[in-house]
Amino acid sequence: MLITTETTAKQQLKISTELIQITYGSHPTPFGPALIAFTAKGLCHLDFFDDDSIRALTQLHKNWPHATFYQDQGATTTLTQRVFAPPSQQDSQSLRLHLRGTDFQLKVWLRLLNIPPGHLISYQELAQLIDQPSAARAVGGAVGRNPICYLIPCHRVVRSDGSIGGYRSGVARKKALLASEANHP
DNA sequence: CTTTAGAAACATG
DNA sequence: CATGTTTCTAAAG
Repeated sequence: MLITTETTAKQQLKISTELIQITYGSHPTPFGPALIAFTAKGLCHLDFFDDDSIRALTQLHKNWPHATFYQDQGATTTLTQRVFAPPSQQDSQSLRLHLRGTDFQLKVWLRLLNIPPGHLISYQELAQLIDQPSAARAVGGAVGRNPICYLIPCHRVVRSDGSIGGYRSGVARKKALLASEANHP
């Protein structure tokens, strides 16, 4: 998986995105409807929603404040199928991701990509993995802003005490995701 | 319009 | 209640 990252740390923030074009669409997935979007450099957004796709779309605009947006259902259909293809026919090798966030967020998200299916980790353990053992809560914040649900497996992060913890688009969906990978790990 | 300071908000422990 | 980071708001340059 090829990953392009972009930091929002400095003033480059605006300059770097003002010419970016984003194509998006919403599609049904095994875990409910999702908004999916990509730039020229790769998949940049994947978010489940229930009823109001507006909220999801608003979030997309927030993450890429100076981009221009085009809705194109046809263009995102294939991408969605690829992402949610059964493990047997995964070609995620060639999948490209385009991530944008603060340095801290990028660290958290990238580390999360290495957590294998079926494996659970606590917010604290994740904090330790990025060498900031006392930043468990900050990690919670970063995980909660994961721009690419499912692919960046934020659903595998749970509380230290064993309880499920939160999920931005519904704890029920978090459980469904975990149950699904418990079946075919 | 841009910068700054401070408070409030968080998918925690 | 402390933690680290981010976002929001208001005020000022």
